[in-house]
Amino acid sequence: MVTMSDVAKEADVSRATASYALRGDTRIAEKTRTKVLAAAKRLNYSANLSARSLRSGRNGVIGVAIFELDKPYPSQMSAAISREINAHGMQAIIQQTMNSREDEVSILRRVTSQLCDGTIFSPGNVSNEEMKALTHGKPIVLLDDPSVRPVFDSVMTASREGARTAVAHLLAQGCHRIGVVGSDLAILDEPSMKNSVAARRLSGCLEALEEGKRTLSPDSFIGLEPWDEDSARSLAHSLAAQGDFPFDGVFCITDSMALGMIRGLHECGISVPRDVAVIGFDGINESASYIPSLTTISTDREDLAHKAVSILLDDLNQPDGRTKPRRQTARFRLDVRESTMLGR
Amino acid sequence: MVTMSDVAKEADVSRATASYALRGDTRIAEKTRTKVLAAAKRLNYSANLSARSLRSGRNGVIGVAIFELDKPYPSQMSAAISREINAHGMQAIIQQTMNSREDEVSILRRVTSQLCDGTIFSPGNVSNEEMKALTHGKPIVLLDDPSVRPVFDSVMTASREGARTAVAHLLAQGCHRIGVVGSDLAILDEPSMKNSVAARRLSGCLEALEEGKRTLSPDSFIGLEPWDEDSARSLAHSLAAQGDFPFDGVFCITDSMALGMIRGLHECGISVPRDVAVIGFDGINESASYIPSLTTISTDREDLAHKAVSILLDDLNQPDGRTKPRRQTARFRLDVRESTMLGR
DNA sequence: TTGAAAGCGATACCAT
DNA sequence: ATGGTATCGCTTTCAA
Repeated sequence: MVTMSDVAKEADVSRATASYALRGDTRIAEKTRTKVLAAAKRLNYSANLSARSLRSGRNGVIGVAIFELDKPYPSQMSAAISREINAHGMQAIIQQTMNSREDEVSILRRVTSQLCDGTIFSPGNVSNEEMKALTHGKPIVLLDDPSVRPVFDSVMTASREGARTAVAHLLAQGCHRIGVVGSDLAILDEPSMKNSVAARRLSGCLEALEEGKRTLSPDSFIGLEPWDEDSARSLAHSLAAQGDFPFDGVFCITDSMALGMIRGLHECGISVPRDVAVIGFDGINESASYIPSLTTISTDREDLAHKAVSILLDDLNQPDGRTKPRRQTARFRLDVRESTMLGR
Repeated sequence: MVTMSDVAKEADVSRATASYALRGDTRIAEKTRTKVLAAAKRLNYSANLSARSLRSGRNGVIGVAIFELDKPYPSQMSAAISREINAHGMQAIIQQTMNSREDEVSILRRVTSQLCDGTIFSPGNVSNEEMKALTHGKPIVLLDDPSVRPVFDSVMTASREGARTAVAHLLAQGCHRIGVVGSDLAILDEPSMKNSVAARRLSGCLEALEEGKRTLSPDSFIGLEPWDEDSARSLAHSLAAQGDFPFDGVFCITDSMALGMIRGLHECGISVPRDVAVIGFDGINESASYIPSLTTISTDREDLAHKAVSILLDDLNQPDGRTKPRRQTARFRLDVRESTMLGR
């Protein structure tokens, strides 16, 4: 293990000078700097991140913590964030929270707050207070923070506007009986859930229905747990089993659920889009190549990653700088594909 | 930031005693230990991983480095490994190599060899010698190591046996004109590629064809780069454009390519499985719910993760213990689904 | 069984 | 512009 002392010795300078030179501090003479860099290169030196982190509290590593990595949306999102971090010359390390409180706490208190300069975190089961305590003041940017009263910076998906666009699209395609899959309306009565992803998507749906002058029937909103393919697939079976399928257009509030829904309908002999139009939300890669390809509200992952990383780097550069948390929203796009091309 | 000195003070013992007590060293009296643990709990203490790592070279963090995290196979594989690591009470951090030499080197030399106790690595563009130099002797387990002369421990997917099973299945389904998508036969003539995933899968195909007494036509083996959905989709188009589709059964050496192939065929009006049977390799989650669902050689990810982590932990516990690299192979299973159910 | 003190490899203050 | 040195928080001899 070659250390900075070795480099200093090789370059015939002090450790302090070597340290400054390697980091490009301006007060070191250009000639000295070149000499040190050459020595470091010769010895194939690379700084010890633990030591650096211990002493200075910084090591150029950013943590990304997100729920299941084997699900398309979180894995594609974390991949995009990781690329963006790399583009800024820093290293990204990704961890899965498994949507478990225990894992979230352990990630924040151990790895994140000790090995990383900052964190991009998709919160699930920890409160703002706990996060405050666990991160020891290190910068953190939340993804889709559901807080009613935000404490941390965050980047949101355009849930309300996106959902509104989705339902408006179904209406424009001529759907009359629209179903929404993911959550029931009760969530809107729960003040603490006001900013949850589910509530924001639902309220977008209501807006679109209102604009389209449609009366809303509470049982068109179907809660589902968990938000995954299998749940949606089962739901398709139970809806189909009731006789006539109750909807001619379905908005599933995540793409995974939409694909599960299509698959379930297929198993029941109901064809998308011939019999029912289906639209999703997220824009996972799989949606483009499914059969039928899925119309979806596609979150611009590069934009989201860019915004999250920018905010984090900004926090990193002005410690204790700001008091008011920033909240930005990622761009989205309606990707019209086969699943909503009703044969009329 | 509460440190061990704080805990020691609170418990009225020395720092050394606190350190031993917290780690459960047996020479500390049970009573003292309880006292220290209580103090730590009271102060909500948690050890600084950088400091621990700097001093002892160990911090309970395992690195996992794999290519694109937004592709189903690597993301699902790393999720499984991460879970397995957590099950052993350690933390996993995941990084993407992006299949780029530069990223691989930077991950190994910086994060992995400095912040982690050991690494599970999916090699792409670095040689064994480089890895030896970059990891500074820290344990490493490779995934699908292509080395002809292995230097590190590794866990392999059952490429040869799996591919053989896949082609045998197509034969059993009555296919007469079998195509293999992923690599052409030239790779088998390249000694250095002998143990590559492509070569091993191809040789499995040849075995099955031989057993089935089929003559092999070199142009039934089609190289593709990169191994992804889009490439396979394009290939389907160009094959279909030649007039009669040349195959009645296609083995794509990854599931992603198989799904792309099915989608491409669909776009050309060729139906799977009615017109062509398609089988994949990997067992990604998406294969089960595609329309049609995909028959595949499914690598047992839990088994692979278990084997990789076991080997790594073993290495960790007996430093410089062994000289001969171990090479294990993960279990696999043929999952027969709709895509090979020929309507005959 | 416990404690004192050295040291892991860097950084950053303070001198020079 | 450069160097000496204390220090980050922890582990680990070595003594007591």
